[in-house]
Amino acid sequence: MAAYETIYAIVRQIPVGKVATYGQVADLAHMPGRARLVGYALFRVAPNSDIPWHRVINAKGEISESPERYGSDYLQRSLLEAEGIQFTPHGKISLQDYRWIGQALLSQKT
DNA sequence: CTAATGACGTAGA
DNA sequence: ATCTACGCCATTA
Repeated sequence: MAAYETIYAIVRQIPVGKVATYGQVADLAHMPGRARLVGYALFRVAPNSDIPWHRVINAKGEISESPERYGSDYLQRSLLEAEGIQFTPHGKISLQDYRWIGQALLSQKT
């Protein structure tokens, strides 16, 4: 039980071929500014879960890396490419093209 | 109860 | 464009 459940719910709503930033998920999860909690939540969820954690990236449009992930960042990139997401030569993702627009944000969108 | 942790975000230089 | 520093606060031991 935890606010993390909300985060998981948001991540599960990310459609294939799209990506969301931690801040994006945090905002949709009613936790603006708690991007760290989102990232930490995904760390706990682990790739064994049915949650598309690989569709969540940082605000820079890149995949976060951490020595504790044992190279799971490589796996994440592989999964994203499998969904048709392109990576720039710099190893980044075109956020403005693949950024998932949450339904709550659709109303806010100009 | 306290202490430590953490896949981030933003601002300033 | 890159780098540093601080804040954010739920979860776990």
